[in-house]
Amino acid sequence: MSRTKSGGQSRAEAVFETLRADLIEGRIGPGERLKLPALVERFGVSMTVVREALTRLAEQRMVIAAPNRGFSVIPLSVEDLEDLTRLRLRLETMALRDSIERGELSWETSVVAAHHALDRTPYVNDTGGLNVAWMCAHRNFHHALGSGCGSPRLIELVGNLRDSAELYRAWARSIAHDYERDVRAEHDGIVRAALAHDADRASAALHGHIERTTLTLLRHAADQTPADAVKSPDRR
Amino acid sequence: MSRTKSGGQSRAEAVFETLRADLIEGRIGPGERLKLPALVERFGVSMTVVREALTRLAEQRMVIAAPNRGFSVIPLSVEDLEDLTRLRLRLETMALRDSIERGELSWETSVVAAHHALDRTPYVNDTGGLNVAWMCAHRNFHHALGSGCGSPRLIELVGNLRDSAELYRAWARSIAHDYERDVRAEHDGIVRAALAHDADRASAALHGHIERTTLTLLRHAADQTPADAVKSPDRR
DNA sequence: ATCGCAGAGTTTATCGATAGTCTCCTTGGA
DNA sequence: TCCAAGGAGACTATCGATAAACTCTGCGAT
Repeated sequence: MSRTKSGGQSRAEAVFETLRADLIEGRIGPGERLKLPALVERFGVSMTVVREALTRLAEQRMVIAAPNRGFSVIPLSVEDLEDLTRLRLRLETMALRDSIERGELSWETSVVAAHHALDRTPYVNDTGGLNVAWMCAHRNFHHALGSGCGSPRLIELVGNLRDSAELYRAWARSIAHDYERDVRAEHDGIVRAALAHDADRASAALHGHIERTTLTLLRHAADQTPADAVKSPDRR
Repeated sequence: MSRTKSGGQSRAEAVFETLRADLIEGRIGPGERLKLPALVERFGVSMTVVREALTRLAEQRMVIAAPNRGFSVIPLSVEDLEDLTRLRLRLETMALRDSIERGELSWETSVVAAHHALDRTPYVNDTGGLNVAWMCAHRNFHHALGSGCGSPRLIELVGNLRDSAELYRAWARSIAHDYERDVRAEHDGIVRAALAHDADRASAALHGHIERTTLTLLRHAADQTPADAVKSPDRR
């Protein structure tokens, strides 16, 4: 029953990962306060542990730490989404180009594998909502695309940006339906160009793919009442 | 005497910043163990506070956290330095280019100011060692160069990479003497090109500047006994 | 002489409690 | 009616203590 038995990781690590997944998969909304007592009860650990998890998330800029006022999830912001997307466009295509130029077999293999897994995972779940497994497979797919670039730091960095972007995607889940087929075709196009070692075409395809997602999100955000992005529901 | 009075920040924040400065300015060596009890005594705070600071540094990859074995400073590695430099070359010139293209007056002003400050700060201190004030001014200068790019995320990201690189510089401080004049000239060249809005020339100059620093470090590292990079002095 | 195991000492991870802050609501006065 | 001071309640930041894990050393067996 000891900590070691329950997964080989520290309690803080477990809480960190759970919270991180909650954020990425949209189970906690933007701007929401993260109150220590509630989390302590939820996870059955002491405040110290929750604090460590939140501190780490704050360092990753997924939550914000306000001195003497605790933690809250990073708020939505159109400007940040645009900034984030610009950066992702540059860095993610950079990693893809590098991967293609190096063209290692193990990289190609992992791309094919991730693409296959993604292709076979349904986009929406039974209840019509965004499928968490799809989000995960999608993330793995994008990760695989850049994983052959040979730079651990670039890989990690791109991964962090992608996770931040994932927050925005999750929070606008209602976009789920309207372009499933496009997305599939886009993924196919990226993979085909990548396997053909056509760096220009592949990165153009990836560029378009990322940009289109953000544009959809922005359009979606514009439709909603803007107040929605500001108010904090304050419930977990 | 309360926490608020002593600087307007939390204890954890203060410890974090002090340790961070110690790392960047080379007062703590690579690979060194960071034992909780010693730090607790040094800062006169409780373990919780030290842990928070270390956790944040770990999230920034300046220290590494080994489960049940505490924290230690990130170890030196030639591969990492090379990886880091490649990334810096790409991202720092990217930020500079963007800044030049936007060409805001406030950016130009801050570049001129930072350059002036750097120019007037001696490279070595009285005892012949690397001057901490110069390191700070140098960092500010590089920060200023990219500060007009318009992307908060890119600025932060480049800053983090630069700080990581600073670790390597600090740990090889003996290179202090041999090329002071070159460095001055390089800075001048970057600034001149930047103020002339010549993005190509400016980023080429910055590229050479960063690359040359790393090459010097690598040459320096090769001279030393490689064992030096591995053993951990185990003293603070 | 080497290997492995047991125990002491050291260090880390976690807890429960406390002191310090902030927020919001109430109350009294202009 | 509106504003300000004051206080209750809620929450955070920090502490000291405890339990768990690791490391190192010495001893005995092969």
